[in-house]
Amino acid sequence: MNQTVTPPPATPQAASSGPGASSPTFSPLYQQIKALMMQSLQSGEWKPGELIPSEVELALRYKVSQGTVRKAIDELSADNLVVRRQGKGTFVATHHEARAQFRFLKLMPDSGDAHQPENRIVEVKRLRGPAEVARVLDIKAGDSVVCIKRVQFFDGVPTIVEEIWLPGAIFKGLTAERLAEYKGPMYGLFETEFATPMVRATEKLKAVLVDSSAAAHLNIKPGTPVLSVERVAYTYGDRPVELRRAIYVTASHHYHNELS
Amino acid sequence: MNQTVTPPPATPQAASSGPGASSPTFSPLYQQIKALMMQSLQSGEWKPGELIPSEVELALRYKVSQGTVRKAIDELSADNLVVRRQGKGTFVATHHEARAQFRFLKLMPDSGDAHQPENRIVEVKRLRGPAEVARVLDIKAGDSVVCIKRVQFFDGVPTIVEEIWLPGAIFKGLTAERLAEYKGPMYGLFETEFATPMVRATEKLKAVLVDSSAAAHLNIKPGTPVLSVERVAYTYGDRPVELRRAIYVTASHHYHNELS
DNA sequence: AAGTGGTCTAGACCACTTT
DNA sequence: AAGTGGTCTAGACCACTTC
Repeated sequence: MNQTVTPPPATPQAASSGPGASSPTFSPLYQQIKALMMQSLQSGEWKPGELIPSEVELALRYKVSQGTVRKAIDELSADNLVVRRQGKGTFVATHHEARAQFRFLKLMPDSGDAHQPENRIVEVKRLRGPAEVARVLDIKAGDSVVCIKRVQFFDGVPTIVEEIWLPGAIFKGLTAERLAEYKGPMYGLFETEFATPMVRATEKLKAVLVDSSAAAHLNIKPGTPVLSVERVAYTYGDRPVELRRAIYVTASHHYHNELS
Repeated sequence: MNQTVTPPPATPQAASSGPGASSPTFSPLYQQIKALMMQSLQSGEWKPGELIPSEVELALRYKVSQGTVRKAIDELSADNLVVRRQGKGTFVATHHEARAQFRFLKLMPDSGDAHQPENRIVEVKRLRGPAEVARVLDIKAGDSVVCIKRVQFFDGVPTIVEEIWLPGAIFKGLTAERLAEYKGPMYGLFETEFATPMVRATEKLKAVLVDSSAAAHLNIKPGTPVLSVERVAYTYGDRPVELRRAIYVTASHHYHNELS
């Protein structure tokens, strides 16, 4: 007699009768709840920044105990998909706060605190995706992609050049003007305008010598050693939605990492 | 009427009577339990690899409910201090398994899987700590420190050179022979022979040009761009116990990082 | 005062491992 | 069968925020 929770306004099996679980396609109740809640996030029922229903409401909706809902939310919170605020409620995570910037940008000044970097969009173009980019973004080679080239300034000094590749199908109305006028982290724009929040990312770092093009943008001598950072970012459902190739100048900054 | 748990064989206040907590020096009960358990880890009462008492035993010992002990262990587990094994028990985390190697070593081959790297100890010396090293290790300048220089080989190719600085007071009997004869991750040796498990670490990465000394050890041309990795590792109580300055060759390897 | 998340308990049963 | 961690419930009270 397994417990299986079915979509929101439907009927779960043997919820209030007995605890535990077993048999076909077993998974703990709280995992099922978590999956349902992730659907609500993915479908846009609950949007970034919004308040989600309270724990008691959710317990009623899913016909489980509050403790089970709590455990589901605990995991969503650990995954950075939601944020709890005591006394207020649980909110869908966003990238709008200035501090959220540094969740994915790990470049820090060697001394002192990190100020908010400034951006300059160099160009935005739409083209048919090169095979390699398409492979990473999990789309067909030749499908439309958006390519953004920009420079980031730390305290007025050009420090990062990057090329950002996005699937054209998702980022339809994305233009240079739209990017230029938007204030705050780029990922903030992505989640509000294109309904695709970045949930996690992987990076590959190498030390290389700058090429002449990047050197010109960064105002450094060709042949300077720089950090090459290739990032792949994912949304809900672990779908890759961004490939970013960046060059970081590490003369007076460093890539900071916490291991645990 | 706050709940305060006192050391193991002592008497807590108002434990089985009422839940909740408040008033002077407030902290949740499970946090107090966690702190007590960390003392047991730190003091060596529970050594790496060993089985710790079961949840029910701990609940009796601390005079709290099993659920409260569980929550304390949940956090210790999340902090990688302890590992749960269903049906068997909870064990103190170790660095002995080969796979544990890559918790702190994030260098991966560009293609294919990571084999176990081989080490060659170049030299081990004891000296009076340079001011900068002493500052990082939180000891007095001039105090004894151990400096280990070694090269790591990936598939026979020299890929990492590093200088490892350790407080002499803790690593008393550490010799080149001891290091050379030890099999497995160096951190495994540290925790079994010197009772100092590495719990977390921070790293600062920069792209630099190899100096001639490192180039010779790595068998690459002077002036090649390489990754400079400076690591500070911490034991229980966030005490720094290692400063490691490494050079990674990233021609056919990369530093892999997961952001979330 | 009412609502929200956070803590704590007590008891039940399940899944896994060992004896 | 016995012991361990893992899940689930129901109910109580606490801490924080808002009305």
